[in-house]
Amino acid sequence: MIRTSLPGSARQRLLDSADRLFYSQGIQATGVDQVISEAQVAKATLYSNFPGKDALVAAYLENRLDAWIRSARAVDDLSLPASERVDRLFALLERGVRAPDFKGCPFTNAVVERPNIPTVRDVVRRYRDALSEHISTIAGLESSDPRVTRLSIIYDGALTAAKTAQDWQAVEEARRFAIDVVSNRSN
Amino acid sequence: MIRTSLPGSARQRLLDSADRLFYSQGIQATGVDQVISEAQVAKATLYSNFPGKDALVAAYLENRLDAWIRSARAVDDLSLPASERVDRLFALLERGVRAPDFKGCPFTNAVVERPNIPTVRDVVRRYRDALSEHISTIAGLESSDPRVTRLSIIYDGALTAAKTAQDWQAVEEARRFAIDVVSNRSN
DNA sequence: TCGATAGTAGACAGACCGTTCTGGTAAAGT
DNA sequence: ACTTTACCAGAACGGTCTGTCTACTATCGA
Repeated sequence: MIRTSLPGSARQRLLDSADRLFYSQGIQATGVDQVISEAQVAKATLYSNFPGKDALVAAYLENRLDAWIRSARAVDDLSLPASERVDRLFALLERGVRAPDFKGCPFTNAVVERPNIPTVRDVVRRYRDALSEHISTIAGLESSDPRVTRLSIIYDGALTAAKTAQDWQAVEEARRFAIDVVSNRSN
Repeated sequence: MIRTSLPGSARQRLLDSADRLFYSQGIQATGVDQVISEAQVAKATLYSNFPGKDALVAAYLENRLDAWIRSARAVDDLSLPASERVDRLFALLERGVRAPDFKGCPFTNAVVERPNIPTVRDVVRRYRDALSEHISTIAGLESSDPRVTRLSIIYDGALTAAKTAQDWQAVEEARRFAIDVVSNRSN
């Protein structure tokens, strides 16, 4: 079935190329020709694996959501106190925004680039639910606790500062801020 | 010089159309043909007033920056205590995100849609400086005070929640959050 | 009166877009 | 042996995009 010695199936190579190109260049700025060329896949193969570009975008976001949940859980440690667990999440965020290929939150970017695609909005909604749920878990708070909302706001705000102004100092401050919130400390 | 009874000069009508269309539909999704058609202006007039679409985008953002500063100052009142002045800024934000035509922060959106245009990045940087400066003014804080950064983070986070999830409850919480920060109150 | 100026409508060029289609090849299943 | 499946390269299609160009018109200042 596999003819060449290329890594992964054609579908997987498409997903890999889509992930890199959609994230680094943006969705609109990336044409399907570039995706298939980088994946070394024929155009017909793309359209036999996905109904169209929008479905590839949705799959790209699904994979980003899975990856986010996995990495958030990977840095977590159940045995630590809440403030430490929150600190680790924000340390992960800090590493992310400092990475040389950081281009902002893929979900926020996708909503801006493709606001009217239902599947996009759907994945983004699930990402936000996952973020809220993860925060309430590691912070040891009821999901209805306003501090969960506050921590999410800090997380989003730090991402915006990093994306729009490369403001890493703001991300560091967000980390301390989050600790203060979860520790009920004064500002 | 003015031939028709249309409101404003051709240049002004272009800016008005650009403002509405770029913001409501997005920059990439809005073609110059649509802008000139709505402005009832000939294509050559667009290109005699602006070097190209990118310059029109930059002018659109400049106007948005002016408008933001004006409205932020309009709701401000020097005689009020800091917490009240911050509350008013976040009340303004709350009204903004609840408006039926809210589509997110125009500057954040522009950075996502056109990351590589220097003039865009420049206006966005000035917007962020203006936000910081305004916050430090109304909160009565030194611009180096970490609470200025924290309030900016809350402002950005609320905008993200509103844009990506229509989460107005988060914007309300952001408002209370900001008051707590500026009042040195515990969370 | 006579340019200069600022505007009009619309055709056009050249590039890029997502998508479909043609025709062929290699491997796996039966 | 034969059919099906998965893939390949690339042409073709219809559409959209920015930006340029032609040709014409109305108004103003000198």
